[in-house]
Amino acid sequence: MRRRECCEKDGELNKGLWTPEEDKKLIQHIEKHGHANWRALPKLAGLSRCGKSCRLRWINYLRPDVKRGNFTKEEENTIIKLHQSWGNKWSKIASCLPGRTDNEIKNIWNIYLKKQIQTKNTNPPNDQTPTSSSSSSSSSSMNSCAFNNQNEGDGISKQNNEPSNYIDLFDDLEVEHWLMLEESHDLLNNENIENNNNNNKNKEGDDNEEDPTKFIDDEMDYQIEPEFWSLIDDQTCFNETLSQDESRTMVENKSWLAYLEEELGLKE
DNA sequence: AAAGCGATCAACCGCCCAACT
DNA sequence: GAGTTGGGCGGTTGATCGCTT
Repeated sequence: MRRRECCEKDGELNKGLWTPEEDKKLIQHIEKHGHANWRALPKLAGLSRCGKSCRLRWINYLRPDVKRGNFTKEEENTIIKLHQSWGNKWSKIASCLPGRTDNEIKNIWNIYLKKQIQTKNTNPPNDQTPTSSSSSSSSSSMNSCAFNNQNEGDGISKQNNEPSNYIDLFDDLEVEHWLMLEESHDLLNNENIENNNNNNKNKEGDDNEEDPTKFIDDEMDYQIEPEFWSLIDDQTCFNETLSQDESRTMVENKSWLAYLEEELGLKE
């Protein structure tokens, strides 16, 4: 079976960098009509572009909620940590970083973070802690990460098992919380389908077209992101949680999941 | 000043998969 | 159930920028 080309008129289509005029056309069309059908969109918008190209341009650069500019240290740390758990699942990682796209994260990883880690691995710090001094011990906490094996063979996991500073950043974090992150994400994917279905039933006349900024403008009466980062930054938060009895831990975990639920779900 | 070179990043390519027919 | 389609994803490319020589 030979699949149909995504664009029929390859010869006539523009390629390469987008011009401001093309951007304008795309934005105006999506604002007016949405993007229910990417394949048909270029024609309707008067663009000589492949539908995929339009989609990519919109998702990565033109969406109103795309965050531009340098990555913060917290974001970098989160990427490193999530990459350790999920491997090259850029879209999955991106879903945990509001406003960042998979393409951007992929780039920042390939050009910066990967090298940073490689550099650290080739110049291991003298004051290594026992927990990060060997592949087995460095994963003493991470070995319980069920999806760690995904990284095997990609060249990164090997490095991850070597002593490195970045692992130290998270040595004190309990992997269960990161597992929760993934579980909640997977869970929410399912829940969001249901929620979206319900929401769509309740919505009338908006063609199911979501405004990516709505969760900021309309629905949220609190800011998730700072609290999300504080959970990551404040390791005592985890330690305290873990020192409580199991039931209380579960309650706190649930509230944390609720934050993630809001965040991840609304990113959909 | 300009050539060389590495770094960066936007965009493309091709495969996969879920949804639809 | 099989075929088809569109959207999504990860890998890769290539244009551009900026620094060095």
